[in-house]
Amino acid sequence: MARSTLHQLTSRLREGDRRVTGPRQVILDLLRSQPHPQTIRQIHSALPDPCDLATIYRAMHMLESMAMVKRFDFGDGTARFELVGEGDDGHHHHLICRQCSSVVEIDECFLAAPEKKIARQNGFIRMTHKLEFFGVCPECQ
Amino acid sequence: MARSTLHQLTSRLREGDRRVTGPRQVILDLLRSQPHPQTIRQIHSALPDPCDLATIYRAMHMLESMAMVKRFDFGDGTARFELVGEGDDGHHHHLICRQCSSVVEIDECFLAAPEKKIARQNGFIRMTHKLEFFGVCPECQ
DNA sequence: TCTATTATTGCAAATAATTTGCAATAAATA
DNA sequence: TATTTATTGCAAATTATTTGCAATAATAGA
Repeated sequence: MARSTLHQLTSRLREGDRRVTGPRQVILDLLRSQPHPQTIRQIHSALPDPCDLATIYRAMHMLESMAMVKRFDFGDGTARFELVGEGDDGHHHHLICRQCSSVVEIDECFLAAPEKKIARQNGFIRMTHKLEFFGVCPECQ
Repeated sequence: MARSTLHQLTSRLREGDRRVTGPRQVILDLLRSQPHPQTIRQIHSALPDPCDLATIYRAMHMLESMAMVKRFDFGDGTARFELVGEGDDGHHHHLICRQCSSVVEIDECFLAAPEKKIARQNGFIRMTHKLEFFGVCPECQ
C-alpha cells in the first residue's frame, strides 16, 4: 500500500467538507511519516508547529469519523492512531514488546473464518474484532 | 470448569498470606456469581455491604497479582474483571454487542498456531494476545 | 480469650486521558 | 475583499484510576 501524499490527504478533507487548517496539515504530515500508531501525546510533542492537545483530540475524532485514521488500543489506557490508506479499511494487528514497547505491524489477519463461525453460532451480525499480540522482542531478551 | 466456593477462594487468599477481610469476601462472592467480566463500578454498586471504590481497585490489583482474577479490556476505557478457576489461566475471549453491551463467553482460542508463527517470524518470546469480538446481538438487530 | 503487630480500609487529594464551553481566529465562498 | 461559520486555544469539567495517611480490623502469639 503506497503512502499517501499530504496533498492527497488534504484533498480527502476537502471532499468531506472539512477545512484544511494548519494543525490538521501538520498532524496528517506527522502521521504520514510514522509507520506505527501514535498517541496524542506523541503527535503533540512531535509537531514542528505545536497546537493545543484539545485540537489534536478533535482532529483525531474527525479523521476517525472520515475513516482516514484507525484507532488502536494497546491496553495501556492511551489511544493510538494510524493513517489509513485510501480504499483500505485499516484493519490489521500489532505485535508489541512488553519491555520497550517497540511495535511490529502484522498485516495478516487470521480471524476471518473464526469470526464468521462465532457470528453464526451466536446470531450476531456486523462483526469485527480487536486483537494485539504481546511478547518480548529480540533486543529485550 | 466448576465454580469455586467462597471458602475455596478465601483459602487461596490465606495461602498467599493475604488477610480475609470483609470487603474481599463480598467482592469475591459477587464475582463468583457473575458469569461475565465486571467493571469496578458494577462491582461497587452490586455489593450488599458497600466499601470504598479505592478498596475495590486495590483488591482487584491484589487478586490479579495472585492470578485469581483476569483483567479484560472491552475497549471502552474501563477495566473488567472475571474470576479465574484454580489451575486455569483464565485466557479466553468475549463477544460483545455494540448496542447493548451484552457479553458471550468464547472459550475456544483460535490463535495458538498463528501466535507461534508470529513469534518465530519476529524473534519474540513470552507471547500472549488480547482479543475481543464485537457485533450486534440477535436482540438488537 | 486478650494483646500486639501490621495489613487493610476509608477518605480525600492527586494523576492522567479525554471532553467540552466559549470567545477569538482563520478557512472557504461569494 | 467581506461574510459566514468551522476550527482553534484556553480553561475548566469529566472519568477512571492511584496514592498518602491516619484509623481500623485480621491474625499470630501469650
